[in-house]
Amino acid sequence: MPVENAEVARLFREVADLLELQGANPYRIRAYQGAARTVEELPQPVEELVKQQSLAELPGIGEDLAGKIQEIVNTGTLRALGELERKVPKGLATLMHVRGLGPKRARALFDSLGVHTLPQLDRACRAGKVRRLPGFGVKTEANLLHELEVHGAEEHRVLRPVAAQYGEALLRYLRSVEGVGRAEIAGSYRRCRDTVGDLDILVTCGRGTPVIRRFVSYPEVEEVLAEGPTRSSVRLRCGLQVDLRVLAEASYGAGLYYFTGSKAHNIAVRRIAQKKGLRINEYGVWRGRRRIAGRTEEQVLGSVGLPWIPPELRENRGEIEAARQGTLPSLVERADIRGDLQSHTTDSDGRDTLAAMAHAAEELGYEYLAITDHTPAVRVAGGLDRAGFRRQMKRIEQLNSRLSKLTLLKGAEVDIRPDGSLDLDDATLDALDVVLVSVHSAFDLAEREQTRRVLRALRHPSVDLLAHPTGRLIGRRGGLRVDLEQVYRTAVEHGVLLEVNGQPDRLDLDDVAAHAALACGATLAISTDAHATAELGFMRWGVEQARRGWTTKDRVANTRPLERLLALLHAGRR
DNA sequence: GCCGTTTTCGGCCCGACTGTTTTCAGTCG
Repeated sequence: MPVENAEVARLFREVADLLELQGANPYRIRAYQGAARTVEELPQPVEELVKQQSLAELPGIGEDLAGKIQEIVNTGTLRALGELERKVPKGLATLMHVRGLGPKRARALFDSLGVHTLPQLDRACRAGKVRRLPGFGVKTEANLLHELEVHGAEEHRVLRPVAAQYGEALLRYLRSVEGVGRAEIAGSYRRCRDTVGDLDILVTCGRGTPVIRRFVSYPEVEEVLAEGPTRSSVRLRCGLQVDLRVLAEASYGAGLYYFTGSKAHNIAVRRIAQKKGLRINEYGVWRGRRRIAGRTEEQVLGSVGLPWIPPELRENRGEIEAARQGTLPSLVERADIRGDLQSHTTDSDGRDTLAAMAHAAEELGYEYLAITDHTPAVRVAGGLDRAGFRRQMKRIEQLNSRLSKLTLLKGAEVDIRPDGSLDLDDATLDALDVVLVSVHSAFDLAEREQTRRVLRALRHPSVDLLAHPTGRLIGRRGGLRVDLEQVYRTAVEHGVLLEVNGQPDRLDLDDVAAHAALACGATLAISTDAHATAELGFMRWGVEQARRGWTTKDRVANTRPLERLLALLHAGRR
């Protein structure tokens, strides 16, 4: 049984939690947390690095952690973790993640009251025992009880468009407050992550502007978590936490940079600053007590000798090195996109008609839209058979003769059967302009079979594009067990495009995978998989995810004009 | 536990808010 990277990360995070509860060296704890993240974001299975003996080349992984990773891969467990678990009661780590508790207080609860589970904590609070502990009080006890009722210890992240809805509305509200200058959302939202845990909003305003008061009295606010002169946190009724920070104009760039993160990126850049005798905080870049930068992000990064780095890249995944060397990619933009290569109509499971989809695409200024309805095997989608596709092709031709700016491409999203064969006959495939293939069943095949299945489909001469390559659904289903590197290489070899699917719960390939695919030489297609006219707007999410994967315009097929796109598809079929 | 253009030892990013305290620890981001 192969050990997933996520499993290694999980075990390391457990070690970090337990070390924290023991009051261990904070930097040792951070080393485990950092290693967890590094392993989690590796584009290839960590097992491969174990075989190549190249683990210690990873940043933040030295001899010791490399050995522990090797142990996990070989045995599935980690002895050091077992030893820690004997010293710290299980469950205390869960307790530690309740808002308001940290390692110290969780530990105190256990040492004095024997509390090590959430129900025990609940009972102890209700019995008024917690308030008597040193460092606790009546208010802390009440807050804990409240936290347990509302949220427990689980972190919940929302999909990016959901965060966008609430965040953009709140921004409009804040901008309407008199005296407020700039207002922007920073944090992982600005970095365009696929999910958002909380929103960080920054504003500038004149002295005496009651922006914090107005913020906490926003109608959607359910609960005020903190309220100070420059900072406040609230929880909205939808459950989303929002932090507001008030900045002076002179430090706006520094604040924006600081609160955009990521944490790992910030730490790495501050380390560079430190070597230059500088200090970076949210108010600026400082040499001693003198502020040498802060008004703009360009100034802040410039002060440590770096060019501005797009927020999407700030994950400490090589962007700082690239910035130093002047090799940052020029990322693809929404405006570069000339058409959409996956869409559905009422002929299968779409909610809008062929004509409606065409007009909506024209409205967006597209040159082309591929109509790619499902094939029969996807029963829930009411897929078309060969006769159905023939009829649709005729209607597309008729529509094309009436459309002036847009060309509809005759396509299909062909189901890849479990044996790797395609769910549509070769003659029909040949007649189509663009053939997408994708997996909609048998998600649980073992890696060998799943890989064989997908590779067989990619080798079919008519296939142009692999749609939602991993099949993941954010928060609901992990990706297929498939050897992605082989998929990328085979796609390159056979001229098959790899999709970055813009559906907010797919975003598949994701950022890390897209980056890995590009490294293998792949060409991507960013498409929306729209099942209604409004979903053509999902292009925004797809482009963002591609940008997070370091994608440039020339590596995206649908930034090409129609003629060049068709040439590319045609070349791939040989 | 990691790491090296000050270092193989001694550093490791930084500040705000809360609630408990009478000057600060703990938590959070």
